Amino acid sequence: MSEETTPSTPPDRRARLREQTRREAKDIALEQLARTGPAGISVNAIAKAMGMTGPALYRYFASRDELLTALIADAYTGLAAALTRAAGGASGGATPGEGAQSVRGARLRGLAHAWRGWAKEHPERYLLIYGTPVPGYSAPEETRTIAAGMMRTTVSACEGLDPAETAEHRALRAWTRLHGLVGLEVAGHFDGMDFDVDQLFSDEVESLIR
Amino acid sequence: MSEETTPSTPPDRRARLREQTRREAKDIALEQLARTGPAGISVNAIAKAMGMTGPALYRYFASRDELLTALIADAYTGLAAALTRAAGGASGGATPGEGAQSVRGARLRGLAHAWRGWAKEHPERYLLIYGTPVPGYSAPEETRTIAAGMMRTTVSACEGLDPAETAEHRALRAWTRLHGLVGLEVAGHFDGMDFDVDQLFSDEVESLIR
DNA sequence: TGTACATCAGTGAACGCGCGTTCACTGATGTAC
DNA sequence: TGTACATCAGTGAACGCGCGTTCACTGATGTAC
Repeated sequence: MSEETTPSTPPDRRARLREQTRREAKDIALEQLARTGPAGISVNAIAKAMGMTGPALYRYFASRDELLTALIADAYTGLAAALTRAAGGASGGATPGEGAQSVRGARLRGLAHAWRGWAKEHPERYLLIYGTPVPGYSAPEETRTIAAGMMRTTVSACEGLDPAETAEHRALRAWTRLHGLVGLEVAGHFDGMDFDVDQLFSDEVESLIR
Repeated sequence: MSEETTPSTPPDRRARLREQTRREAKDIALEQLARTGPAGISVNAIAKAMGMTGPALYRYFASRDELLTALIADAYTGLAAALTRAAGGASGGATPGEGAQSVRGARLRGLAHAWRGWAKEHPERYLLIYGTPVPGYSAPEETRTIAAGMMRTTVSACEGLDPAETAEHRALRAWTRLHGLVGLEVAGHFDGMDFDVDQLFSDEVESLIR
């Protein structure tokens, strides 16, 4: 309803509207994704949901594939941002005034909970990254770069935890353990099972710190 | 080329042929799955690959959905069988004549390596179970039963490992840790990364025994 | 062993559908003078 | 401020395609007497 950004600068108004439309299309695609799976994403259906005709979307995405690629790249960006936010701040802020003991592993702990939090907030995005790979789809360079960045963030959050193990090695274990639990949870494999997922997750996180 | 089973008993010959054709259809479906993902599985394409027309397959499966269900059920059965085989035999057989120390955790170790082995042998089947859930697909009772059985096998393989932790709890951790590594590996997330996956896996397995 | 009938496997034509994508076109929005 | 032109957003018709599924039918295989 309201114009958030300065409406007085006309030069890039069109560009801004374009970006808005792209965003809207991707958001609707994500809803579709959640409802019908990756293969159910349809250019025509997205356009229809936006109140336009199918071909119109080709002003914004060269093809269905490009749309999918954008979706995947966005997912990576989103998760990476969540991790950076969590791992960056946790060493200093959050719960101050506690002893040095509680600070130990705080960054990894923060990263871990951010990981799970993001995944539960955006299950379809998480599965877009870590679920069944899309057909003949090889990750574009961009996502590889972001994935490498996430790994660095994790490694850095693991530094100084255990002199007997390299941070790299521990980060790998963190990655696999986090995904193990979160991947199963997000895919619904815990549904109907009678145990405390939060507790199990916390235990696993602590197992990585101790 | 050769008839394996007794060709002299005519009563269930048709039934046997039927089962053979179903098998062949499912095998081809699995190839399709590997090549194009779950959504790419097409009744017509399968029939064509078998040298028959599309409608013919409806003699063997009531619908595409039933075919998919059969595929999923088979995958569960296959993994469950591999686990049972491994966890059942490992406590007594395999490498005899070694000390009691090496026997400790042998069943869980066997189960773990069987898990990964099966997954790497049948990546598309593994992802059918543990990858992105198919659209509006809720697991039929049969698969829930098999899944519960796998859990029991795992729990039993965890018994007596640590008096301070219930076997159920340890089995859950085993499940999530195994899947974490195997799921990422099978989906190709380790491709191009420079580390020893076998080593990491062994480390994780030992972390569950120790 | 031969005949009559029932069951089953597979074909080919046809259905309606939604898909991705192209193309020529209309109207609105922005730019230059 | 007004006019002339270029750019862009969106439409509607059309394309070829492969899909799941049905239906009436043919021919082969098995069963009963």
